[in-house]
Amino acid sequence: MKEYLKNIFEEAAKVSPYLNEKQIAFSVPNQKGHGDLSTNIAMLLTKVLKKKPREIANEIIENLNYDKEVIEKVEIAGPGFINFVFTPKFLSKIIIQIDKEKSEFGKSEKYIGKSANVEFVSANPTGPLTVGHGRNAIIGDTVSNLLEWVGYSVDREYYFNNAGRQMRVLGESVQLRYRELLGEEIDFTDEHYQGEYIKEVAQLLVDEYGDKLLNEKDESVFKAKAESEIFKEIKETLKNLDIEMKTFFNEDSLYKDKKIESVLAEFKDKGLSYESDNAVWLKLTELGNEQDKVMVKATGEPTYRLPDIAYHTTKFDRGYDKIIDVFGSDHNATFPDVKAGVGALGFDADKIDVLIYQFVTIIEKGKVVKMSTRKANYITLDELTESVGKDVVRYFFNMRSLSSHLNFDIDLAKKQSEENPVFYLQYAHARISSILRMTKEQNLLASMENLELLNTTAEVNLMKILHQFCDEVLYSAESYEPHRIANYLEELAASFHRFYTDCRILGTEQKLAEARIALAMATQFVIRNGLSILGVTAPDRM
RNA sequence: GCGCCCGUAGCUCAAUCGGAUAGAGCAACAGCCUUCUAAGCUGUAGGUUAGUGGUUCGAGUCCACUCGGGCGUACCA
Repeated sequence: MKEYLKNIFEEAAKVSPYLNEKQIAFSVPNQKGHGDLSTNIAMLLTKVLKKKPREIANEIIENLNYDKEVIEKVEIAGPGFINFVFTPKFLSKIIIQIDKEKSEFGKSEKYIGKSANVEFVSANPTGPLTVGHGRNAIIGDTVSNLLEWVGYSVDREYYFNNAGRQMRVLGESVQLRYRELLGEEIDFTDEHYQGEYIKEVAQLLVDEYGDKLLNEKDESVFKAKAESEIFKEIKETLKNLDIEMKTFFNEDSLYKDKKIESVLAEFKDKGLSYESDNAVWLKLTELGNEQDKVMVKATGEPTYRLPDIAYHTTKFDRGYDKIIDVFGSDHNATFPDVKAGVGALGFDADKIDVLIYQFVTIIEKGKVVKMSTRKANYITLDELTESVGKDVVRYFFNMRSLSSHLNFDIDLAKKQSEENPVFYLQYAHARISSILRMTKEQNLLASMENLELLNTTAEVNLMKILHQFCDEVLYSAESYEPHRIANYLEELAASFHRFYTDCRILGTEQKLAEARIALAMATQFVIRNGLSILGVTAPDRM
């Protein structure tokens, strides 16, 4: 629809050059009586032309050359909007297009040939993933899906470090539990990891080595075992949500490959670092940030900043066109440093897009649950997935904008799983499958021959919404807003359910029935395609 | 103190680049199944968009301030 309008406006601009003065945008009005597409161009031109908006609108319409077979009505409304109403016949062409493209419908080639790296989850292997990590995981994976839909080739990446203080404490915790299992008295403090999984790892070591590890001086054997076991579980948790990482990037490799060293040397060469109080500082103030920060501590250990910068340079080295980081709001202070750092090293920091999502407040039994991996106070992501199912988890985390501080009432999620909006969408899909089964039995098949018969309100509305899918996918991908897809699908499903109620197929005159089957099939493809972006299954029966 | 995010119906949340009468779901109430799945449809009710001021043809959206919440503000990650 937009393409058509763009073309006729381009033609009109040849006669009225002032139309090139402003960007002409067409949007879907939120009010039903305001046409199918609408533009505010006349209002934007008031300052340029020094005329009243409605006068300008009138003039624009007079110069507009359009086909009556395509556009039914053009009208000026309100303060000066120009509203376009399309003919049902034109709208119905979308069914033919969907039938042709099927599960490809909605994809765009706009970014074909481009590559993206999406880094998400990136939790250190100190314990199982919690519900808190769930939002990160789902956002990262769905944004990746969206980018793939608009042409990107996407690598999903998980960054971790197994060398820090947390991991040391983890190793010690396992070591203590190991000794405890072998009958020693231990001093297990609040600082150690309290979770049951620590004991399970210790038990594995007992099974494997017996008491041979009692003389181990440091915690490294225990840490290594804990890391591998926990990672096994994390991967399983992600798999249960249909998430598969391409790469697990260990911070350690940055040291082995001397990447850290070379970045440090480069900052020094560029005069961007200095020593003070035995620490090495990065001159972030010179790069436009608030204050200088420490890169290497007096102890000789780097802070997270240095490896983060080094890590991001490897993403550039690997040639990605787009680099995306998914972080919780607790990281919102760190990425400007990293961006400034890689920028100073000569990389185009604008290729990095940082997606900050707000934390989920977990509520259980009416109370806010503060999660802590160390204190073993958490609800694991696996528990959630098991109790409500993958589809509900994925849909729930996808249905709200990243910037919304959402509340997640665990009890409600379990109890109301039957009333979750995701079932509304899946039900629409299943209903269509059912229709197609029934009609097939009666040898009624979809036909594209008489689509102009689709002209009732319910049919026309449904076709209009089908028209919006491609734009919606593109916009959602470019703005990294998966929730728009969820909102769109709810609207589409609602429109279908109305069509289902108003427009019967069995028992209807054959040509109309065949056209309606075609519409139902088209709707089913779009629901299925949309759900697949979100990573939600589209059942044929419910 | 400073920085980022947020405050919209009883609850959970939408609202395209600043657009028209602020929309859904849940909960409440009243209807609709001898016919393709009632996990559905139709209708009613529910709002000073936290508050005050400003910018303009037009503000939930932009600016300033106030109130309230989340997260930061490390030689933790």
